[in-house]
Amino acid sequence: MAEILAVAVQAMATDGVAGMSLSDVARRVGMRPPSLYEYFPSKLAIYDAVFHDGFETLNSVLRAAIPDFENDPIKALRTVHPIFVRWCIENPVQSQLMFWRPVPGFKPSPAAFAPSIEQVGMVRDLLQAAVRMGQLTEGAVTEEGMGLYSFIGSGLITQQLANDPAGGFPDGQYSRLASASLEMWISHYSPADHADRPPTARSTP
Amino acid sequence: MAEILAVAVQAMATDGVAGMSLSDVARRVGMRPPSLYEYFPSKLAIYDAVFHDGFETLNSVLRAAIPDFENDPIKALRTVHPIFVRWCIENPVQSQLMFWRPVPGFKPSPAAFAPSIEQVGMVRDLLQAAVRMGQLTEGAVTEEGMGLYSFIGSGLITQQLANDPAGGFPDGQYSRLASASLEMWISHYSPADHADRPPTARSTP
DNA sequence: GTCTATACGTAGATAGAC
DNA sequence: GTCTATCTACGTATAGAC
Repeated sequence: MAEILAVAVQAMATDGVAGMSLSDVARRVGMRPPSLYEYFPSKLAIYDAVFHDGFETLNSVLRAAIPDFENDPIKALRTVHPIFVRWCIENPVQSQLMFWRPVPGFKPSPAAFAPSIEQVGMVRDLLQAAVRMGQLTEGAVTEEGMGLYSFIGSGLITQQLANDPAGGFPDGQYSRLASASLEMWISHYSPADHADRPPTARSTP
Repeated sequence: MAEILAVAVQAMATDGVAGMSLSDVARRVGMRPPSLYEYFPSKLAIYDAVFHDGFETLNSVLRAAIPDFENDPIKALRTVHPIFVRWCIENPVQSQLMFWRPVPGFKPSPAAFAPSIEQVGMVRDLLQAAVRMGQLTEGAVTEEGMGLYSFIGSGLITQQLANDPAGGFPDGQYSRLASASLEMWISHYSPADHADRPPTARSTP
């Protein structure tokens, strides 16, 4: 199963995520197409597995980087964020499935979605710790704070993959702005920046 | 041609952008598939036209909103940004083609890409005006400033279309954060916020 | 578990009549 | 410009032998 998935990802990389065909995957693993059905009940099940394993792998990569900085959450964030961006840029097939909806008819199953929810929890815990230590304002862990954080990540990855797919990390035209965008977000929720004025008072309806 | 394109967009909305088929489009316009080749030389040419017309339409929508505020560029930006986001969320097929790469084998032609470049120019001109009037720091019109601005837009639209496609604007889970994200960006390049300290330092003024 | 054979449908695109 | 007819190819998926 792992080999089939790895080969399927390769196939998606060359023919486009939505362009993967079972015949092609079967040929690449040295099988006939019907044999694949012993391992996955349908083509969409393969997408589901790639989606699920993508988040699982990414989560373990992130988890491995966090524990070292438990007493300095912002330092952990500054360390983990580029690791997150790098993994996504270097695994464009998984990222396209995880961030976009490139395959007609494919929606991740609840089981495949679980690691994605887990990742949101990891981020929230990290930010929550930063708030407790006075490194961030409370706004950082609101829907707004988490939402804006997701924008700088998904926006960067989207732009890099769509408009400069060969750019890679950290030298791509957009990858390059990974820390700059994170610093914008941190500074927006930094206590020092907002100590003496209301957090969101400058918007015009 | 306009009717074919409109119908093709409808077809992409129901079957997925990459799932559009010429037979289906032909049926919907009351033609046989070969007749479509009188208007478009290939299926990819239809994607190219949708991509091109999407940016053209969006540009004219934005242009119509800007001139009223030429003496207050930031006010123009605060007005235009939600209009931009709204159009993208309400035209998800075009947005997916414009922001993502959902169709295997499709890359916009240089001609189709021209209006996209034009849009970047429009934004740069607006921000440049804001800088000249002292409303933004010079960093706003650098590659970094323009890049971060693109992140908050493409990130929001990506998240809204991928994870809450029924949410719409302005009530969607992510759409709702359109002004908050813009204000984060504006405040990051606001002279008052950075007048007396280096860009990434966080001491209290 | 893997295969052959095949069902069953669809696709994009072209030839050529009218 | 639109059609019928067709080409050529490929797709996912199943049946059933071994």
